[in-house]
Amino acid sequence: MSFERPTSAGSRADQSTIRRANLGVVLQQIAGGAPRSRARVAAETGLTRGTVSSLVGELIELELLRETGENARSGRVGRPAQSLELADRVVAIGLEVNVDYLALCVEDLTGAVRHERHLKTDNRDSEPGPVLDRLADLAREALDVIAGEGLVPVGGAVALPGLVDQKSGTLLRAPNLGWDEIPVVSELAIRVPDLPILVDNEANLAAVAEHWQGVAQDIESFICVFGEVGVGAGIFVGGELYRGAHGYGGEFGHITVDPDGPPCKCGSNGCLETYVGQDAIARRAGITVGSGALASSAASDLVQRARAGDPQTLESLSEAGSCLGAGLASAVNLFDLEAVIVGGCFGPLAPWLVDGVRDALERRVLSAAWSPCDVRASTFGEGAAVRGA
Amino acid sequence: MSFERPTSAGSRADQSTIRRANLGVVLQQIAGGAPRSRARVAAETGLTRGTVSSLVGELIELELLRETGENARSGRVGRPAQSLELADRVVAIGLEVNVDYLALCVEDLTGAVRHERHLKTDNRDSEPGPVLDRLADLAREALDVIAGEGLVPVGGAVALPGLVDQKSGTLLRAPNLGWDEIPVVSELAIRVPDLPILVDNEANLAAVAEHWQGVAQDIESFICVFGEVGVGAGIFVGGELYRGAHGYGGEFGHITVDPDGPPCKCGSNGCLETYVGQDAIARRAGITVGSGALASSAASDLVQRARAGDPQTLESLSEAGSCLGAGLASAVNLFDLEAVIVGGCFGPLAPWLVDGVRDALERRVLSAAWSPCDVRASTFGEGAAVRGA
DNA sequence: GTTAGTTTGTGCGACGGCCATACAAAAGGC
DNA sequence: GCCTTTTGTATGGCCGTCGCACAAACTAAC
Repeated sequence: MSFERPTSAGSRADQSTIRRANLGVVLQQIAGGAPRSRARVAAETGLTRGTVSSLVGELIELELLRETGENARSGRVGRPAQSLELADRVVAIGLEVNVDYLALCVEDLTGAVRHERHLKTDNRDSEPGPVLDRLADLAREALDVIAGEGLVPVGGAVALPGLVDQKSGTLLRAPNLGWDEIPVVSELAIRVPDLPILVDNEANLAAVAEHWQGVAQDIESFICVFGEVGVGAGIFVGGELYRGAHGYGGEFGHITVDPDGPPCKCGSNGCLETYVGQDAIARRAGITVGSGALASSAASDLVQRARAGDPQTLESLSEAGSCLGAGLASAVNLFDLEAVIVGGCFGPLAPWLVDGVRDALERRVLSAAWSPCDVRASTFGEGAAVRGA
Repeated sequence: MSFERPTSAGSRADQSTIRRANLGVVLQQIAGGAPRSRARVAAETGLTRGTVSSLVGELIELELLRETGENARSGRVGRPAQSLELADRVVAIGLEVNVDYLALCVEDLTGAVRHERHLKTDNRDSEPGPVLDRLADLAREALDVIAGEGLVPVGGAVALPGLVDQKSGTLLRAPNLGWDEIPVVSELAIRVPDLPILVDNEANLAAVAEHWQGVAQDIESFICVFGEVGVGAGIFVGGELYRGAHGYGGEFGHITVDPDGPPCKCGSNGCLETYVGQDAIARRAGITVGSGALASSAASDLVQRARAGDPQTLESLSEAGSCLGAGLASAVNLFDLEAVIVGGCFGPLAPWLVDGVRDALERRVLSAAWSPCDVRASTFGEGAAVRGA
């Protein structure tokens, strides 16, 4: 006799639900590759040409779409089609706070980067306040640039290296930053009042970026591992980001690899992160990781040594690859995914990791029908994909 | 920005989409516990009373709902409400093929069992044909019973212990049966032409049963581990069964626990199944598992010895519990689930497994907001939940 | 007994959305 | 110049929900 939440499982459907859904379908259809005409969109979606026309009209009104003006005929005869493409006036701001840098980029709907900043600062033991001040400065500067070019900002998203609660907009826990319970959204709202802001896990946003304009455009279900000092993962299922019951899904770095393994910062032991985290790889390769040193130097050090053929480094990377592969195989067994994508600091190290990952996947994934796994670095450090709704 | 996406990409929305969705919402609302009135459903779903009335009318027409006739007033004053409950004329047939038995049960929408059969046969090395013959006999007998009671059968579902392809209706691989590529649906369609049939993994259906009428009625996201000789899992996310890209999701038994562990029948090594499978537990407890012996005896042996306090058995179960817990913790880290349910042959063994599982979950799951895990045996060996749409 | 008040369930018009059809527009082919 | 083909738009019809009003049924109070 317990009361259930009114909008728990299936929220009711409305006509506006249809409209939003179909607007999204049309937008996604046009976003997926080359410019299309209304008629082609209609044929591909199954909607009527009339309906598509109405939808497209609304999207043009909202400045999310535009006609190219060029009339390219698809067939041999007949009236030429008016090609549609994503408008480039609406832009979104992507922000990132990481251990050793802040980053910002402004993208329009086509994915073109209109503005970009990268600021190296060691945030490892900084107070959150000054860091967010600097981030807000970047955002305000970006807004000025946007206004100067006559663009329309619709919002921003902040990528954070830790456990994020989207609803309250707080960073719950970021062990590598030493931050706990930081209300990032409200803090930034004070500093930059004009900009609606979302927060999310960096790995989740990296996965979104890969799906939007990276190597995962053609697949609907994949896991994108994002390695920095910690290891996270964003998981796409059926073309959507998987979040889980509370939004904490994809905590890949803390799955158990060895129940008797070494202790992890999270309080457990034998976590994957203690084997394939940046620091762990470096340590095994014989690089001493100073607590004050910038972490990125460890990654570039590793790349240099691997290129030079240092045996200890190669050994460490090979081990990390097979270990990472074992963890990924577990994830693929559970999620039944099409592909695995390796990003973050694993990107530059990919050449030495991929083989181990592939081997492990082939051996350990049960389902026989196996699709190959692509590997590439995330095209940007962070990606904030904005979708009209 | 990241507003809800009502339908997955590519499928356009129609008015009938609304109708179906809302019919489902109403049905699910009424199915979730005690009988409700139209007005209460309206209040809980957010729909108008008029709309709910229309929807309920259609559902009654389809004989999926009925009025109790009893008018129970919810408030103190006012016109008493006409309670609605699920109709009991529409029934579904659940079937199960397992290593050492066949089973069948007929349930109506309320979950009441109207007919049940359990047939002990060793199918371990049998040819599929005769086994399916026997299963078909059970089904025909059940159809006769159903017809005799004036019920309406809408379909059947077969639970299979292996990798299942739902689209083609084939059992791709069942290592413990020694079956490969068995087109179960078409084979049964030949034997029982009148009954539309679905197939699914036994663990998936067990999870459905737990959500429908077991210990998982009040939670939307959980993993239900189903241990027999092999170990599988059905995963619910947001009130729906998680299937994955190809429908092979939840292969819990073959996630990697120790990259250097013992070989597994699947061709890999260090799989969870080699640690917490029924045979593995029995072997560690010092019970010799004959290949010809019925597997269920191993489970009951274990229970007896554990009750008697046999130290080697208790040791083995304790180890299995923590190992199972480590695997479950990985799954929960990835999926962000609310609870863990232990079923199958783990059900009777639960008293000795739970502590290890709980400890492991508490230590290894990262997200701080942790909800407790219930443990109980699956109420039936299999569950075929059918939903009107 | 009568009346007011409350809750439930249903009927009617309105609005919004998609579909089917028809129609104008813009080319190429003969 | 006319026909064919393809594109994009406009109009009526159908469907589904919403808002409102209204009858029904029962309690409480005078």
